[in-house]
Amino acid sequence: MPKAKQLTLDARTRRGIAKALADPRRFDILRHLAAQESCLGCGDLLETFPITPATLSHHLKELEAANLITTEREGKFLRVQFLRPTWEAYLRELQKL
Amino acid sequence: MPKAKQLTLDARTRRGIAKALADPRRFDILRHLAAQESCLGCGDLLETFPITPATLSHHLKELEAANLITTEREGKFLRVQFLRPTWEAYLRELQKL
DNA sequence: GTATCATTTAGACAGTTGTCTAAATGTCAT
DNA sequence: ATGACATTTAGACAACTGTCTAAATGATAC
Repeated sequence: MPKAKQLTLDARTRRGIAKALADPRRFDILRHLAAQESCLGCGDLLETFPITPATLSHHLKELEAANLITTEREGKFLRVQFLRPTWEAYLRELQKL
Repeated sequence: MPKAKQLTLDARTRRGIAKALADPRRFDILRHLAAQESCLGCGDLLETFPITPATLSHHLKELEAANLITTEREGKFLRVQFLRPTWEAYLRELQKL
């Protein structure tokens, strides 16, 4: 039976994730995304968190750079989705120590 | 049989840990400590990492504030020890999402 | 095109942080 | 007490970051 390929993180990526998680607002956004079955749009996030669109955009960029989410344009809207594989790879990494 | 009491982290603590982990140097120090059987002194850490004593002291304070390590004076020296229970509570917390 | 709505970019600002040097404190041996 | 060594504190500085406002871009409907 084929072994499931598991993402491993280099130090650079791990650092990016840690930084993304360090801001509580960003962590809350990520958690909110993780709790969804499918994608969310900015609109939902803007209703949920008291920040301006500009600030949200900034945080999404950080999360995306850390590979914790993906975003996809759908017409006017941006569909944002939690990337669980990265998250799980990060947890495995932390479990090593 | 008695159930083992497991530490749970409030949001404030979790934030403190995330912040402590966000700096790569601090993460490296923590990992180094976690890899030891017992305590380490500042001397060992200063040989291992190219930072001044003042900077090390600063980082140890952060890690201690996050409850990730404990320190204890032993004469001239400071014995530093990784606090695994906090670490494990943090991992359990992250696993929730 | 124009209007409208969603998102991004640019720029600014205040607050935080990692690091250092220099000086202070603590602890032990002589 | 003096000296030597370990650690901490104080203060400074540059770099980074979260946030905002204002303006720009993208996308759709009319």
